[in-house]
Amino acid sequence: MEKRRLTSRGQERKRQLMAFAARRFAENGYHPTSVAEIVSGLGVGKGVFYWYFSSKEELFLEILRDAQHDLRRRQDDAIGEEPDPVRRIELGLRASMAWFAEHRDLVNLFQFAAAEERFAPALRRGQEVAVADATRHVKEAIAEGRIRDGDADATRHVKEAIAEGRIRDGDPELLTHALLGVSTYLAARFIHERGENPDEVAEAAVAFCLHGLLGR
Amino acid sequence: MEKRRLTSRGQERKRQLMAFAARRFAENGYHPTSVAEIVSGLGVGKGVFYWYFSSKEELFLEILRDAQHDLRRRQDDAIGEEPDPVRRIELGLRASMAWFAEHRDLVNLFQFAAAEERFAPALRRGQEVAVADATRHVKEAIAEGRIRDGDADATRHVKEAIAEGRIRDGDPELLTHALLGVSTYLAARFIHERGENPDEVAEAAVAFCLHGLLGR
DNA sequence: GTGCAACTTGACTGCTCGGTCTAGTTTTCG
DNA sequence: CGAAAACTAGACCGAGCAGTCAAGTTGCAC
Repeated sequence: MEKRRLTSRGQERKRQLMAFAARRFAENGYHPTSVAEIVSGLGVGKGVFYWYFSSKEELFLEILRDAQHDLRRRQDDAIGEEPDPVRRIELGLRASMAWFAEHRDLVNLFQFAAAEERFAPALRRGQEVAVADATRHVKEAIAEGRIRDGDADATRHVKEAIAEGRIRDGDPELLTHALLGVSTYLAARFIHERGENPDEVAEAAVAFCLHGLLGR
Repeated sequence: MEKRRLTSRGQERKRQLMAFAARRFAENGYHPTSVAEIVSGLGVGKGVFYWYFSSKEELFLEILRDAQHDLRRRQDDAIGEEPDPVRRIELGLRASMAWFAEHRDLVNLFQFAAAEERFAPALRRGQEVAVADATRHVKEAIAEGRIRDGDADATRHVKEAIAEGRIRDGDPELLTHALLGVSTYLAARFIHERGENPDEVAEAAVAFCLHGLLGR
């Protein structure tokens, strides 16, 4: 992976290629979108593409990296110096939903990457740090006694499960992934698919994640 | 879409093709897996493929339909005649997680189909009935006062949102999709990726969906 | 202005793809 | 049996693919 020196003009070209390709990949799929289509869509020759990227796959990976980096930055900015871990989780959730709303194409690329064995490892590697961070907040909330540790008034069935040790109740990493599942799913269905108000959906997501179906 | 009469031998061949293709699609991706690879993997000629399917795309759609039908049957069987709507939700969730655990390849295909514009509509159409069903249980639970309607002791932030009418708290369909997000995500990460015990993960998923992070 | 690195072009290559088609073989059934 | 229907093989086709390359052009440093 040799580095090239790019002039500012070159950097602009690269950004153009990545932005256009991301849109086409999302609309049309990664495989069905050819390099020829990407370059002709920008009105440039094929040589341009292979000047900036060594392969179509590398282009995709670079788009992925950039997107993950941008999302993470947004989350960090939103959380800031907030001392309350539960509130940090909420802020991160809202920031993610807002980012999802603004970057429909990139969310679609995440989804594709997760499904394709070839790209899944790269996706996971990029998410690891963010997940670890969120998990830290969850752990802290548990330590402060803000998150149930399994002794609360659960349904009979859940109580039995805890009693029998069949459940690692309050496993921080599992909870983090549950948050991820709720936010990505709700963003896809309600914000992207139906065009609903991102703030409203975020509100509902936060409420569900904090209180579940049964509320209190 | 003409129908063909198939002998029992023909039906067996068709099943073979679908099963093998599903595995290859999941392992290798839909586009990168060629028809030639599928037939040679089964040691048959290309004519066999196009005798049973009019195109590669139709094969995929048929696999999708079958999988959705099978999952739905599993959910219905699990729910049975259970009168308690909350318990019905729980049973459906558990049944889904068990099915996900057993059909990793098909779950991957769902994920791919969701990401590809070309297949997403078919996926959605198949899910509609199941979602409508689950939503019915949620509605019933709300009607029985089992599910929060927003007056409960939410966090300050959520309370404000409700007061300002910014949140359709307890929207049944949104809650259904939140359940879907949690179950598919946790299955992918913990059961498929890390090989954890499906029952344990299901237990944790149920607990999260019913009580959220804060439990109480 | 000279020279070199950054950038651009688009024809071209070798290959693989989804799908067709013809010439069969096997099964079913009257 | 005989004929029709179900099934199979695999050579073949035109299209389109990712990636290469030789021949430029542009812009900046000196």
